[in-house]
Amino acid sequence: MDSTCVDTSLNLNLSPSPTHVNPTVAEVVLVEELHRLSSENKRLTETLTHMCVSYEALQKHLTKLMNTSSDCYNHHQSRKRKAESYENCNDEEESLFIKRPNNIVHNNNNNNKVSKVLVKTDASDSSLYVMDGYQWRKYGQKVTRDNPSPRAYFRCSFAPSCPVKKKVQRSVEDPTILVATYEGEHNHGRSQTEISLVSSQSHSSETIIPLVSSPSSRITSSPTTLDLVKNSISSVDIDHNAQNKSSSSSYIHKFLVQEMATSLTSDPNFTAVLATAISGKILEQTSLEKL
DNA sequence: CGCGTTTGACCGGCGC
DNA sequence: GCGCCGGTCAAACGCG
Repeated sequence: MDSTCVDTSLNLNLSPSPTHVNPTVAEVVLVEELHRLSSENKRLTETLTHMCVSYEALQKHLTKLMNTSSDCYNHHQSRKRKAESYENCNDEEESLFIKRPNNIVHNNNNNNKVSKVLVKTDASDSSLYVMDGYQWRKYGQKVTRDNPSPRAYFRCSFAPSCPVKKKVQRSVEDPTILVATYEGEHNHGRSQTEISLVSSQSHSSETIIPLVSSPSSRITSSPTTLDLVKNSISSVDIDHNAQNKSSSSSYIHKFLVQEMATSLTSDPNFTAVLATAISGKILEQTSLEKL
């Protein structure tokens, strides 16, 4: 993510007008408040920019670490049942997935579309829930042979009309990473409550699924909450479209901007101050025109 | 009381 | 044919 990713600065042209020589006390207070908010906004912008840079560096570091550990993982693969093979449709694609773990892998070889999504979670978060915009009903949990952590089985809440299933299990190498395997395609839209989370993605590749791990880390509309760590998203389609890291970065960029916009616009204080500032400017302009 | 989750039992495919 | 293992079922349970 480039350091210029977000520009949230407010340029309200606060310099005093030469024709407006006798401001009232209220106007002075308002201007001071606007100056204060402007500087605070600038400081927050700088902080966010710094966070963006740090986040990108961490993301690169994680990818490098995962690439290193994935070679070992290949050797730990025990016998593969044929039933599993459709998920890892061929060696080439599986190796791609293992070498590039921060990806979604799709198998379009048949109508029953299978995709994998990796979701970074908090280390203290032991749940197996992945908030992806759809409602799921858990119907089973099983400890599998090749992984000490249990695998949870989910069906879409709209079943049986919607045939989609998903399996969620923690990664063997990194227990903080949830591996969600989706089978099939939804024949309905996302639930209304989650649409705000994913609306920024609706125009991009349909295979990129924004994810939030566990209900506890769900993005809220709180004006001060922008949890950039918990919601780190691993979502690049490396299927036949060959999306690359830059698209992931671009996606996260868009996602952050969207979240910032949501956070700011949902803050009543921010909107009130903004409305006051704008109306003040309009009134000032009107009074200037009258003179 | 209804709905969702948990969890042990069961089923079926696969390898030996 | 037998045993292993992943996937599913369904009764029990918990929560609002």
